[in-house]
Amino acid sequence: MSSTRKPNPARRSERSRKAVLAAARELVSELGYAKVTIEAIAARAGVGKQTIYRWWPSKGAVIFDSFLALSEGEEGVRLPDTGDIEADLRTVMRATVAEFADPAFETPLRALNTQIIDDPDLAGLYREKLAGPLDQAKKERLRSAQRAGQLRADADLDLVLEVLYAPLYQRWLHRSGPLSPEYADALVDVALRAFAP
Amino acid sequence: MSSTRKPNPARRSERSRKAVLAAARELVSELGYAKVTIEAIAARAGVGKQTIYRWWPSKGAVIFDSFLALSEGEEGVRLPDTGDIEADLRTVMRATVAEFADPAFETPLRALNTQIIDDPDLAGLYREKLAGPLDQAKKERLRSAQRAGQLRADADLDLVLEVLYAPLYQRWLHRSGPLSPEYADALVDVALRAFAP
Amino acid sequence: MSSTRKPNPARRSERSRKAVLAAARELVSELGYAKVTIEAIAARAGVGKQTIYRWWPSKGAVIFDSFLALSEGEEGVRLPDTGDIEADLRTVMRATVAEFADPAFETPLRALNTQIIDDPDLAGLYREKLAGPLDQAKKERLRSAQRAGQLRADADLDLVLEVLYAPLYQRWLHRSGPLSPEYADALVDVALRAFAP
Amino acid sequence: MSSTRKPNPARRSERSRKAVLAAARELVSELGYAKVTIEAIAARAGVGKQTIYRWWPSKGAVIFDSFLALSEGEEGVRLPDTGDIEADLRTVMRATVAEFADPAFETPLRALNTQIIDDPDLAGLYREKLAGPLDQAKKERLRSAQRAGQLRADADLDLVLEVLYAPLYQRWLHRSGPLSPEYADALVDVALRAFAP
DNA sequence: CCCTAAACGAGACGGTACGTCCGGTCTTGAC
DNA sequence: GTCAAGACCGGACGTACCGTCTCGTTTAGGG
Repeated sequence: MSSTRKPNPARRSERSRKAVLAAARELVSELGYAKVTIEAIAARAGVGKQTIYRWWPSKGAVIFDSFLALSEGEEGVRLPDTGDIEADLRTVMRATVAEFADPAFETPLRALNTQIIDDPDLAGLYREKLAGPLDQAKKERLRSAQRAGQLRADADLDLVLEVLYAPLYQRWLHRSGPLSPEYADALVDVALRAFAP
Repeated sequence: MSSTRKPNPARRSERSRKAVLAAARELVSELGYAKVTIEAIAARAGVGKQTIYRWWPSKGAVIFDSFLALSEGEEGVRLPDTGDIEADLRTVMRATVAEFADPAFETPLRALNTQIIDDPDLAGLYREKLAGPLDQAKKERLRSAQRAGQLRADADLDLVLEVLYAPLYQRWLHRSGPLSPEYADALVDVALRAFAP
Repeated sequence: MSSTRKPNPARRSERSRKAVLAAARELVSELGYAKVTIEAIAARAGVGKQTIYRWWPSKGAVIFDSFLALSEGEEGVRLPDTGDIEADLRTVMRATVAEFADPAFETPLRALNTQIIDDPDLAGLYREKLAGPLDQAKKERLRSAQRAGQLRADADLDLVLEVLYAPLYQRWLHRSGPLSPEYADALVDVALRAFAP
Repeated sequence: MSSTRKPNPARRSERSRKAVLAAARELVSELGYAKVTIEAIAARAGVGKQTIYRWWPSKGAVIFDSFLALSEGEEGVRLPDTGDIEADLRTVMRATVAEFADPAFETPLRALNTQIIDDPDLAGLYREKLAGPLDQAKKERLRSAQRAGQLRADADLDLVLEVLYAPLYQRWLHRSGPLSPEYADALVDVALRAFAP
């Protein structure tokens, strides 16, 4: 019926798949999302263009996949739990601030955000595969704090996470203010005060 | 000698300028940022491509300008001040939530965000011309609340705004949760609790 | 040593061979030489591409072979010999004209010619396998006429054949004039006058 | 309505047109018709592909045009007329044989023939622009011979030309025999005998 | 009669060129 | 001198085939 003949994944070349994802990652880092072309990815990967079009529906999907592949090996992340939620949150938030400030993450991270803004499907994948697992780990730590009576028992943990991370995310995305350790601390203060028992 | 001859703005055709911005706005609404082309804008506006390249440096600049033009007429915004900061914030936040949920804003607003993520210059312009004035108005209302003893006197008002708006913004951008009046209220609660005197 | 392992013709699948040649013939008739692809031949024949590349060196060779196969069964052609060379030649030339004018021969015959123009090897094969035997039969009849004193004894029979057929061939190839029975007769007249004893 | 927007020939770049035709001629000589690509022509000519697709419908048309351009300047050809038709024909036919035997003409001439075989439109153009004028000149000389009583008065001059040239053409195209001065002479003999008064 | 090597159908692969689209520059003629 | 129009060079797009290269699956002949 349709002209869309579907390829047989069993015969897919693992070598090509990895080469494409690696090339995509490199090119995004070097040029930024907008300037990466499928032709360049194919050339860098030593792969025919058709091999890319056979397995991915769009440039965005390739590049997104290259991000997914990065965190493929990472097993269940586990956040520090010293029993002191304030100290632990400061540690984690300061680390997050440092990560956002790292120029090496800048370009690919902006590329990732550019994509999920305009593509609901990719946004869903992002939540499911990248943000989700991390959020689960964070909420696990928060639940532990709730049990320890350091956080209000009826606090909406999704909301807590948003209050902690969304301001940081927005500052980074809009470049609307400095990303300093003090800022990380300030966000922790806000959250703990708002959700204190 | 150089080819960079700068045009004389005094002779600029107002008719063309408006037609270009209107065409840009329409096309972004219809197609989304990525699918809009300069050729299409020129064709729809009944304008030569050169006329666009003469006055704008890039597609992004044209489209961004078309947003700026929208709020050109708006004089200094003034937020409600009934004396009750909680009630006023709920009003404003519920209105903001409603705006974000309006499908008519969806496409152009995502277009705008796509641009400022990748272009620091546009991001600066955005803060200066669009976000800035609105933030000033909001902070004015918060200062009034500080004077009334409803907010901690030493509260960092930029941070207050971020705690109020960034979670909402992030939910919308990532489609990571529902945008409801209850959510608006919850954010107001969080902010007021965190910055209560 | 080399990677060019030569296949064993004894194990060749007769079924595949016939299917390929039939598919080639059909496709040339339907699309013309230029638009036929090896992939299409393989698909139509229900054969893997490698099976074609294993037994033929090029698309041209396959298609040429599909012509050869047509005349495979034809045993030694024998032209009419009533004793009257003029009458016999008219008969044969009129038949040839009719054949050239038949639309069913048009496409494949032009395909055949396209190939032998650019490929000396195929041209040689053509002369040896297709044109040659027919020319021998024609020359046999001419020799009979020589013995009967109807043609100059020292006439170069290859030249006689060319004078008879080349104008017809050229008209057909270049579509430079009508192919009518009268034209056939005119060519016979010319040849007989030129090579009369 | 249609997507076929027609370009304005008045604005056509003469520089580009000439560069394309020159590049086409060179590439055909170097590679032969089949191996020439539009991309290669564009690259060699320093021209965008679209500029070719804008003005020519196909590769064949470009290459054919490059042949036409060669004979653009040539004014009315005039054949020798010493009063002796046999001597004049020998001169012309021997020259033609020499031309066909010249390797420099081989490749482009075969390219030209490949094209007109499969494309009736190009064949028509060929007859009108290239073969036609030359044939007119030849027939002029033959008419002169008729007036001088050296050729039968009622001879069909198109047929005379065919008897002279088609055998030569066919031998060259099929590589079916030697192209020698003697062969040229033989053809002249045949024609004169066939059409003698 | 089974074993095994080759030929087979299928189709993924690295490539080349296709014909189209658009970016950004340049040219023309109207105003 | 700006404008609408649009031709230009360049280059990426997504598609179609090329000829090569695995994959299992027949298949046929020699042991």
